[in-house]
Amino acid sequence: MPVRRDVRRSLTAAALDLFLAQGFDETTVDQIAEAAGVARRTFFRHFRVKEDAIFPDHDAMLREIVAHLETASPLVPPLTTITEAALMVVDTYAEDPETSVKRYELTRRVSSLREHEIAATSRYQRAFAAFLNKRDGAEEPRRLRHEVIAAAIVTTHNHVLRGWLRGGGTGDVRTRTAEALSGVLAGLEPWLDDHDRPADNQDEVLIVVTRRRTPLWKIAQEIESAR
Amino acid sequence: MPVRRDVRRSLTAAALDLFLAQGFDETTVDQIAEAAGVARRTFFRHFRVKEDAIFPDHDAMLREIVAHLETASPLVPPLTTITEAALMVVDTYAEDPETSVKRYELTRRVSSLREHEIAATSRYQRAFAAFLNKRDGAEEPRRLRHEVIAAAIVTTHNHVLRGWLRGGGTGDVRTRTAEALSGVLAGLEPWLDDHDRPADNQDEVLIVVTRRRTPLWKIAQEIESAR
DNA sequence: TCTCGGTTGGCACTCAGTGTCTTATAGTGA
DNA sequence: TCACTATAAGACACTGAGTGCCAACCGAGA
Repeated sequence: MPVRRDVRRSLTAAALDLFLAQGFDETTVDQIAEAAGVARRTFFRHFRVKEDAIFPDHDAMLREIVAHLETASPLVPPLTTITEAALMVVDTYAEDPETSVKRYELTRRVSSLREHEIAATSRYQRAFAAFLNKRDGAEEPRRLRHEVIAAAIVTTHNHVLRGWLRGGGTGDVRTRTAEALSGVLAGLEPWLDDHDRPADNQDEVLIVVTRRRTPLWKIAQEIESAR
Repeated sequence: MPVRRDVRRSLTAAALDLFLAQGFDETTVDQIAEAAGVARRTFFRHFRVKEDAIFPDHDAMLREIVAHLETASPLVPPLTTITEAALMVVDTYAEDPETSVKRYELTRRVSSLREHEIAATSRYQRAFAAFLNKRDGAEEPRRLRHEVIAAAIVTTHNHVLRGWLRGGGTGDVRTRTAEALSGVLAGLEPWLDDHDRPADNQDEVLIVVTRRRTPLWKIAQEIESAR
């Protein structure tokens, strides 16, 4: 009988095996629970819906991502922070390539799993756009561009990840993703920045007086709070 | 008792009213069927799942979109064709603003409806990317860019549409969407085109001989088939 | 040994979605 | 006008996902 804390893990393993062996729709939660040596009711204590069983914990991941965005230094360019966040997601897939590939095979075939995953990635996208709005302003011309940038990042991330999974999960996804992201963002950044800087208070001057050895982050805070 | 052909319409109306009045989860398919004066089984002959009841027919719309892409003249720039397709979608929303606004209110509140809609829009996105691959090549640097462009178009479309719906569905969405799309695409098109034209057969020459009065589309076919 | 908080099991219940057979209806041709 | 046919609708039973509720269990501490 499995130890308490491993119930979730064994449920995931059982679900993945059964789904691959006999199909998603053809597998009942009863069967998964039985294979994991657990009651049916217990399954639904660990997963909201049947689809959740095989995915990495997207809820927890999203919380980590949001935390990363919220605690990011204002000295780091926002697109860098988002890139870091995207790489965090990649890393969780890269942790266990074999499982990731199996999961990919399933999501390719089962539409309800596919939709489930699309919904998950769209939540990352929302978080990224919201972060850009907070950092660079949410006035209307920018707002749209921030959404487009967020979509571009998520799309790029997914594109590289899918390629890696299709290839059996070999090679360095992290580096590949980082390169693809920097390529795309290099192309999009000028478009984001150049065309619509709000001309409102361009001629306002901000003067910061500080001691010579004040740490940079403190000066940044000063500037941040002054506008 | 409603005439046969209006069953679908009356089911949609009943579903929308009931969902708004007492909530999505709190409404059973039995209630919807009863309100529409129809048997429960009939509901599932018109809609695959409960969520489908309030959406415009995304399946039919997607088929129209795909048909539009497939029958588009190769003389028209692909991004123009996709823009037209996106505007077709907007038009269906603009046809009945009141219903569209109600639907939006619901999707804002009910997560399963939200996910359903996200899945639908992602299918459009796939279709757009596939179309770009077919028209402009699917070799790897481009492939990613096509996906990003498709994501940008869908994101822009959704952004304008959501704004219109939030504003109660007044004003000309079509024009607003067209303007936003042309703005975004103007920014992205150079990035798409300039950086990665395959240098392979740049110096190959194609000579087309034809009669003076041959219609343009025939010449285009000629050129298309010659490479 | 008792108790307390958290995890699991067991059970009953609702309701979404499907398969299947029967019935009604609209359209078509004679 | 009538019979015929394809298609839409009804009736009914059945599976399985997801939930609510209560009892049993387990480990930790007093």
